[in-house]
Parts: sequence; structure tokens; C-alpha cells
Amino acid sequence: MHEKERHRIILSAVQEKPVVTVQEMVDLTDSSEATIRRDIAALHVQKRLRRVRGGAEAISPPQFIGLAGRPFSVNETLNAAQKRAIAREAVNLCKDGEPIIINGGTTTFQMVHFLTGRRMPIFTNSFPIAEHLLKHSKNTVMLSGGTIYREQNIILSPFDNDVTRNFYARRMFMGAQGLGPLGLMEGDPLLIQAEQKLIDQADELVVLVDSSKFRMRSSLILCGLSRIATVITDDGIEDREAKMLETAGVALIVARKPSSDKEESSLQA
Amino acid sequence: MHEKERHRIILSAVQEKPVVTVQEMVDLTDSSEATIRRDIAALHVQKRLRRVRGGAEAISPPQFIGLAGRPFSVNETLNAAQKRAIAREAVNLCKDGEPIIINGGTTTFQMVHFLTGRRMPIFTNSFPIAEHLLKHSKNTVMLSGGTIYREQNIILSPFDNDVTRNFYARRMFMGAQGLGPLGLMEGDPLLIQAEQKLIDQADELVVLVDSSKFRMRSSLILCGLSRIATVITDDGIEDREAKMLETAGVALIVARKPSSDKEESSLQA
DNA sequence: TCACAAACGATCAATATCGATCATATTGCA
DNA sequence: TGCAATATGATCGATATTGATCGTTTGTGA
Repeated sequence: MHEKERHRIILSAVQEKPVVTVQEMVDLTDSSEATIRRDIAALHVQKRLRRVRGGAEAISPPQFIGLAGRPFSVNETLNAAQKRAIAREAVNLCKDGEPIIINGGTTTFQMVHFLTGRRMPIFTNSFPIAEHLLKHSKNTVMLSGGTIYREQNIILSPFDNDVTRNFYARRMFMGAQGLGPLGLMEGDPLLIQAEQKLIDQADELVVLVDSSKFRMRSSLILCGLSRIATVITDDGIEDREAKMLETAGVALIVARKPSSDKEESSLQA
Repeated sequence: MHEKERHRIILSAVQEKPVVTVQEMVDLTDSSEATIRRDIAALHVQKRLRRVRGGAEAISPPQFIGLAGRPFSVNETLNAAQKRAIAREAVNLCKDGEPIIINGGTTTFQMVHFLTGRRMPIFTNSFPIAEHLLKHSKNTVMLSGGTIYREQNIILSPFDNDVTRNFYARRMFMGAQGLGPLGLMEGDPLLIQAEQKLIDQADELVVLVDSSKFRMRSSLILCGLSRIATVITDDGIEDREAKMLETAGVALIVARKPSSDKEESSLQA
């Protein structure tokens, strides 16, 4: 077996498991211990993996950060106060007992804080949202089935999910990558597919976007403006953009500036 | 077992409960007390956990474990060591890359600790199992859709769930309320319905029951003995019961006693 | 307060892993 | 084919990790 091929096998193995022993690699490649050690040493100086006693592990440090910690650590802190203000308005639209759908996202996640004292059936495709509601509220939580995608913490299924199709809600809440005259825009085709399924299960579609999203463009249109019942954003929205929504018959809620607290975002554990 | 793997298991265990004893970690990792102490000391200086007399605890001080999030507090501590031993044998049956189904329960939950270093597609209807695997392993996690029932932390759906129908596994692991000549017994009709759906999606059914379950009776039969491929239990099983399984063609695995504590003298009959 | 048991830390022998060296096999090239 | 360069495998001393033992410390309950 060639050196390159062993390296490929070793790197592949290391990606799959947190730690791979020398012995396992010997079995995998049918070569000797000494050779594997040399390979590990070479890949180590190339920084393609990290060498540990007994074997090797993946170099990727985001092993625990970003996964175990906060749901979406990076996006989370950015504009947190603004997102929270938007999320508060979103929850204000809800009445106890009225079923809602929450599509996963950093903005919609903020809704959980205002849902703790409420009681309603909530359907979501977001693992962190379900987790938080389960632990900190008494709402009835329903989850869509499928594979949990770690980057987004979203549950997606290539199949038509009957739980989804049997849940019918008054409102569906979702974020978006962009919002323009052509409608709601997303970046990922997989997300589009999942979100379109959900949209059909609700009377009203409520979109939560901070005002910067009006200037974002993306390649994929999820749905037209006419499908949107309400947009909730912050006061950074420009008149031209508000006008666009009004013309399309979309209700607009401008969340009040996150009050005078400098860092109110520090309230959550 | 290698250092990295032990560390993973220890950290995994520490997340589950507020405090984990040295003895428990010894059982979990099959290594000596001295080694565990060294590991704890190392992880302590790395600030990955806090060392306390008798064991270790999670580093995050405001741990919100007292809430509904804790999986199954009462059942958990009871026979925990035995359940862990059984769970270990269950995971030993698995090969990396081989898809499995884990039905929710206190015994099957223990499997998560031994799955931290593994890599396979795992389908479950248990929210805590999914949560733990998501946070502490690299396995691909798939979840069934439906309402989350808080008492059992199980996700149930009255509908046929296509995610479930499309996932096909080598083995399915489940606990039970009782196991007798008539087969596997459960207490709740809703559970029966959900579990029967899952059973059909796997080649082999592996049942995890501590030996007391052989003397439990329940009103509802989930399936006959013939459907069961393997039973894993502890050494409290009696000859008569073992014979029953043998006659029915069920493989039997008796999990090694959870270490050689002094209590064993008091148990002998 | 005292006695007892559990937990701890240090030490040492046993084991596993590592790194270096050398012999052998394979490859590339003239 | 012959030769050199490189890769591979085996061996062995060096080093690190592990498990058992023992004396000491800490916590608990009478």
C-alpha cells in the first residue's frame, strides 16, 4: 500500500472517531506499527492531525466549543439585544393555547426566553429550542423527526414527515437570510425544502429579521412577499423598505430599541 | 482503554449528574481507582471539571440540573452500576458504522457513555439520549418526530412517521418492564404502539433488562420471545430463567458484576 | 471526643508505547 | 540488469502509563 493511501485512510479514520489507536490503524492498513508511527509523525508535523499517546486524534479544536456550549455561539452574541427585542414582539402576538410553529434560527431562538411563562403547543425543528422549552417551560413541545444537523442544530428529513403534516398552527415564526421585493430568501436548498413544508401548516407566516436583512441578497427565493403576514424588525428599517412591505400588504412591527440597558443580554444562564 | 477515551467518558458522565463518584467512573471505564484519580486531577488542572472529595463535578457552577431536564432521577441511581454493566455489553455488540436504534429508557440511556468514542448512525426516540449523544459524541443522531412526553422524556407520535419507516438498522436496543415466557411486557399501550413500529425496522432485537425484570409481570405483551435475538442481563438471573431463554432460541449475555465491592458477600444465597 | 471507614497521595513493579537503529524489500532510473 | 534511493518491518532499550499496595488524611457517627 502506498504512503498516500495510508495517509488518506488514517485521516479518514481520525475524522470519524475522536481518537484512533495505532493498533486500529495497523489493522486498517495492513501495515506495521512502525510505519503507522512514521505516518502519524509526518501528518503531525503537517498539522493534519494531532498525535497523542497510543494513537492520533483530529486536529479540529471545535470539539467542545460550539457544540456543547451555547447553541450558536458566534451569531448568538451578535445583535443579541436587538434580536431579543424582535423576539419579544413575536411572542406578544401569541395567545396561550394557540398552536405555533417555530423554525430554527438564532433570532427565533430568542423567543424561548419569553415563552417560559406561557402555555401552548409548540412545534419546532430546532433541537436547542426544544431543549430549552422542555427544561424551562411547561409548553407542549413537538419536534420534527430526522437527522440532527450539528452546524445549524436543525432537524432535517428527506422524507415527508407525517408529524409535520398533521400539526396545524395559527402562526409560524421564522428568520431568513434576506428579505427583498422578490420575497424571503435563504441560502441553503435543504433549508428551503424543509421550511416550505412547514409554511403550509400555518395560517400566518411571521418573519423575524433585523433590519440589516433588507440589504442582504441571496440566490434562493423561499416564498413571495404576499405569503408573509407580518414582518418584525428593528428601527433600522428604512422608509423605502417599509413602503415595499406596505405595498405587498405585509403588516410591519418595529421592535422598540432594546431600551436603555447597555448589556441586558447578560441575563441568561 | 486509552487516556483520551477515558477522559471523554468521564466528562460525559459528569455532564449527566451533578456529581460522579470515583467508583462509578471505575465501573464505567474498567480501569483502576488510581488511574481515575490521575484523570480527575489532570482534567481538573485543565479546568474541564472540578474535583471534589469522592469524585468530580461539572465545572459550570450554575448548572440547571434540578429542573425537568434531568432524565430520570429516581430510577437512575437505583442499580445504576448494574445498568451500566448491561449497557456496556450492549454497546460492545455494535460495530462502528453499523446503524442502530435505541429505544428510550433508563437502562438504554446508560449506553451513551460507551458511545462517546464510537461513530455510527443512531436513531432514537429519547430526547435525553439524543441530547447527550449530540453534545458528547460524533455519532450521527436521528430523532423520531412527535410530542415530547416529559415523564419519560420520550417522543411519541400518533402518526406513522416516515423518518422511522425509512431508517433501517442492524440492531435495536430496548428495555422493558418485564420479561416472561410469553415475551416482552410493557405497561403503557402508547409505548407498545411506538415500540412495535421501531422493532420492525431492525434485524435483531436486543433487550436490556436487569434480572429483577424476570419476576415482573405486566398486562401488555409487546412481542414474543421468538422475536428477541439477544437478552443482556446481570448475574442475578436464575437457571430456570436462563433455560427459558435458551429454549426459545434467545442468546443470553450476562454482564459482569459491577466490580468486586464488599457487598457481594451479603448477596449470596 | 474517639473510633472507624472511606478517600487520598505516594511509591513501585508490571505493562504498553515510543523512538532509534538496522536489515530487508520495493521502486525509480540509467 | 545493476545501482541508488526510499519505504517498510523487526528489534530493543528508553520512556510513559497503569494498577496494586500502604501509610496518611478526611469525614462520619456513636
